[in-house]
Amino acid sequence: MKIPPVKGTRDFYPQEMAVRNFIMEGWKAASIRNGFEEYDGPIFEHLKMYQIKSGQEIVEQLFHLTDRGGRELAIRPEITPTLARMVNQQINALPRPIKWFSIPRLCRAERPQKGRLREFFQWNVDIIDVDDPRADAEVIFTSIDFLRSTGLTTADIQAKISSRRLLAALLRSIGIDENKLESLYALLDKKAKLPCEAFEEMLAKEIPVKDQAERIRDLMEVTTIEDIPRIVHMNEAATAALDELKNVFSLLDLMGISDYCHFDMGIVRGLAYYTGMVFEVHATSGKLRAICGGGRFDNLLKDFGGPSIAATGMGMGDCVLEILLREKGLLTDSLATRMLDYYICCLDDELMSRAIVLTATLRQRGYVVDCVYKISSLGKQLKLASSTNARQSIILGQELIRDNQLVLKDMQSGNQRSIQYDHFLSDLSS
RNA sequence: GUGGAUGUAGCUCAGUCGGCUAGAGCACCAGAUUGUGGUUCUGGGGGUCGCGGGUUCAAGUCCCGUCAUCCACCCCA
Repeated sequence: MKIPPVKGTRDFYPQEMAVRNFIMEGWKAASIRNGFEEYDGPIFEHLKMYQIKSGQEIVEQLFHLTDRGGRELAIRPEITPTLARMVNQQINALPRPIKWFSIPRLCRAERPQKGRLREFFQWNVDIIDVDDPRADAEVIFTSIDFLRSTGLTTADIQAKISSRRLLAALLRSIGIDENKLESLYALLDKKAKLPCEAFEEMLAKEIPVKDQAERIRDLMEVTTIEDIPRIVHMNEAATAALDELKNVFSLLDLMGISDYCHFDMGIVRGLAYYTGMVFEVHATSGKLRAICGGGRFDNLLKDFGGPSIAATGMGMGDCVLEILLREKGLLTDSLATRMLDYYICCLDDELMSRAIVLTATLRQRGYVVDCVYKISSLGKQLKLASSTNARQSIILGQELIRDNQLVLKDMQSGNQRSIQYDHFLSDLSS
């Protein structure tokens, strides 16, 4: 009986694994360059943990299970709650500020489609206990730093940045009631995807006061930070939030990535928990969903039963990123799945044990080595050597029996020479 | 949850009006080449035509059902 793979999952054959490693090694290197430490947690947690800040609908998109002790568990759909739990548990012992990154494997029981699967990897970086735009700018910088390292340019991607704190202050200044903010965020977040008329209609339903709705619409049309005060009266809170956001942009300029960064009033993020800067990185062309997103969420630790400590961070999934890299031709067609230092060819049955000894010796010295399993024609063995991307082949044949010599063949140039077995080994260690 | 498209070899696909033993390219294996790789040439293995039913002398092809996948919508931590 043939069992199919589970919907929304991927099999990583060596070729796909090479791509995955390419991405993850890039994530890891960018994290480390920017001063982050790696952490990880369990792949499942108590179901409750995901119900704290999410509604019933999100819980339905969890893979959940009941263990044999009757505990309700869920496979992690994100790692931020785990991060909050881990940090809260040791909050008094951990040196601060905390700059942590992780590359968790996550599962969500959603309907799969382009750029979205049920199992995926998501790079997360978070900075905790830095209540300063420096941390926000650094999170954005780290994302761009990685994307830039893959070869993506300002022509391919751009970071769209806004501030939830600013938006909240502006909406209050317009006169919007506090308890309307959340549903309004959801609508404003969708604006870019909706046709103009549909947005107007939904806005009118949400905000019946004509003057208010009009000013919100005008506000969402602004393309530069400087235009904002012309549309909305700047109270104290709005001015402070605006200065803070301007500060983020000047920091990004100092960091040398202002070409990648743009203010965009339409970046709201659906989630309720953002409290300050919010951003998304999008491909400039095509209709891909966001490559990454994040922002400041200063209530995170408090929501999970800890102290009130500032936090800012971002997440980047592997699915959309891979599609984009492929579209831009930035994934080498065949990333090598193996890269041997030596491939050992053996031409005589009586030499096979010496081939095994040589293989083991070289491996012990730290070389990447493989050895043929079956005696066959040299041509066939060299073909195998080529397919393993061996830099050099070592041929064990008559020379070894006669003169204790092996043949060393450089696979790139094709040049080869004979060398005394013992000299070969002693040359290696020098 | 809603709508659309597609299911033929490991992969990408062709298969005419329903008609002979179901094909190509790539990949894989072998030989040309018993001690010299990447190229080339030759050959080979590999199929429940998604599954079930129906129409017919005859179904990969037509009809009904079903399952799966992909795409879009909803949602998006």
